[in-house]
Amino acid sequence: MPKPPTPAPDDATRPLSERVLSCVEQIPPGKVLAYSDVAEFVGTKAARNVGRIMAAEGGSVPWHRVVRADGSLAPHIRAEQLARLRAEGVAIRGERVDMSRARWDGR
DNA sequence: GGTATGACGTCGA
DNA sequence: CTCGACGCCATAC
Repeated sequence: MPKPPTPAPDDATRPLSERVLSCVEQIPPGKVLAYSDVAEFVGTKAARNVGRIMAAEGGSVPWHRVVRADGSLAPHIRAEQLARLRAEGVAIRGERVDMSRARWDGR
């Protein structure tokens, strides 16, 4: 996945948290993004930090549409998240999301 | 200024 | 394919 030198980091002055939340809000139903994807979309490389932000303020956005790069889910939320994703018709394989099909390209 | 932390990622066993 | 160790990097203290 290419990374434009000047992607769409909105305002680099704005806290990463706001950019991350905005990005997650835009994920269409039935699709998902990896933490690392969100990170790039907002112009950072800290996938871990994305998760941290979600833990803090993710309650107001479709957090269930953000999964790990390999399609697995974070332990604490995996049950609820899995249920919601299924309900939206996201491609699931076993206990993981089928990234090759459900991954949002940012269209 | 440095240290600890985590809804992550990747590679090797 | 699964599991563990190590690396990353923005935040909070």
